[in-house]
Amino acid sequence: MSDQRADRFAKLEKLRQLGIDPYGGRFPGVSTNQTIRTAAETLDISAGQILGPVAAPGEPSAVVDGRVAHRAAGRVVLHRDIGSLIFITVRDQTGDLQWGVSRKMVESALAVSAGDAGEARLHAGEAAWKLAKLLDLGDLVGCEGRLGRTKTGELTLWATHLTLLSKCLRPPPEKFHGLQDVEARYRRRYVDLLSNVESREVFLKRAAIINYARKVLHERGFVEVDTPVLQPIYGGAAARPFTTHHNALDMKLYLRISPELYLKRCLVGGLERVFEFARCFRNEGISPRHNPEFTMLELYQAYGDYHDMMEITEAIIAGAARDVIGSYRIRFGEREIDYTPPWPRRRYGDLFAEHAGIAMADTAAIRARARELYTRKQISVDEAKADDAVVISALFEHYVEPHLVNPMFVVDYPAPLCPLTKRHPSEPGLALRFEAYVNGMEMGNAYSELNDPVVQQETLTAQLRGEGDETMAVMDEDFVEALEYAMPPAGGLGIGIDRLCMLLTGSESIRDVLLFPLQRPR
RNA sequence: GAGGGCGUAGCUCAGUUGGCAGAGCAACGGCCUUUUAAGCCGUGGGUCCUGGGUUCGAGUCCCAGCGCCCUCACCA
Repeated sequence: MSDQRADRFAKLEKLRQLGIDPYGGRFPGVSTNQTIRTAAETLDISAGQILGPVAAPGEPSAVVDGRVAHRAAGRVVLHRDIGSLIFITVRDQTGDLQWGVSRKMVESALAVSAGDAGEARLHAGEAAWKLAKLLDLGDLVGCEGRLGRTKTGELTLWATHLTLLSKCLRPPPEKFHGLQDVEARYRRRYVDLLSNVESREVFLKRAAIINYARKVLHERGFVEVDTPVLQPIYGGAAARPFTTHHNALDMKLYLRISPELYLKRCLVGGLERVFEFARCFRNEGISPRHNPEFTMLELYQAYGDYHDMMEITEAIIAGAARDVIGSYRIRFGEREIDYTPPWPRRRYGDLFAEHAGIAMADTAAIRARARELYTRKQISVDEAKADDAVVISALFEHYVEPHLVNPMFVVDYPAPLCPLTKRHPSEPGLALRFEAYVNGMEMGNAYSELNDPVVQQETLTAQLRGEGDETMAVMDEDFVEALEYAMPPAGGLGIGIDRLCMLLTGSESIRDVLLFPLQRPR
């Protein structure tokens, strides 16, 4: 055991001998630091002043009718002991607040009668003073006190009563730099969260972004559903799945790679506007933009098409930028990205011609260029082994994607890339699909959904033939049968929530927006 | 899977040409009633990621392994 940990265990005993329970209990009536700060703004507290009189201990705190006693709680992040006066900076979820503990003040405070069983006991007098002296960085503490300001004007809660809510037995990271080691931040996220305010902010923003998207969808009449994560047949994307096994049924199961085929069954059943925040799993490489499990928002709107999906995409992403982050313009790395809607719509073929310098119909020239790039190892697709659409897609990634920095809808994809999409009515080689690109990254993917069961059967069969190895999906006969009961024409959309959170929080790695990213065991 | 980088005190980091393992914060003891990463005096704290090797001598050089990060590959 480290010396510091041993010291803290020794303090546990010392506290118990003083009659202080190191693990507290219920502590009702706590105001957040944010609430206290806001309340203080409406009070005219001058430097050096401490407000009074003290409210009856145990009453819920709030500034009402001039009453100024507050209960606060949080983690000790700074502890400055000046002899008979101690300043403690206490952090809660909403921010930091300075507490002041004056020996004279706590020792003259009246003792509090014990509350309910299970309620943390507020200490006054000598016990409170000794507790304040013994506090360690990282301890969770509660207090009741009076608002004031120090000589330098710092808002301070002057404690009359103190309680220890939970003793911290390990030293927290350095108070100024926090936890910097990337591996430690991922493996022990709790330490990262408690010491790095910026990290906590990222996850609070993530929650706000998801709430915002949910609100947009509820306003449009969408219903949130939950579909299976464990699937006997996987589909809806081209990716390698994780496999597992159900013992009682003695059955092989897959963790879903996409919720798509189940959400479409919902459409058939008359759930006309559905969405799901779907945790998906893909057994593939890990990178700053790929995690084995990730969250996809997927939604379907009956009687709509991909144009409706563009409007929703803008509403969610640009709206979250504006309402959660506070601006349509957000820095990401060296760049500033402008989310102001409406975003430009550009045809896939036009972008291809513009950046690759070849018409999409000029198959010979495309193959020649692909061969050249493959030889120079600039693309990974061997044109000799790939069909036209795959080669075009590889060139598109190489030439076009890096230019798509500000949000853009790329529309009308080559049909062979989109087996679940309706064909363009006047150009059968194209599909009614868009992808939303931001910062060269694919952020959203939407279709006018294919609802012709016969065509669907054909395209899925073709896809089965096309792929050889384990990425090959098994034909989902039940899905095609569902389409035969008539699925409404619909727009469908998928948005990568983790990537959206990366962009809006300025996080350059997906692991920085995942609380507990996968790590090999140590 | 390939290449590159990193791994030193609880944390943040130095460590020169291979020559006694360092600082700040944190901890411990002492002083201090208005601090702001408080300050001052004093003290303790190391599997230098692991295992081999070279050398009189390895944190440092070599080999192997483990973990993390980045690039590439993979990847709707």
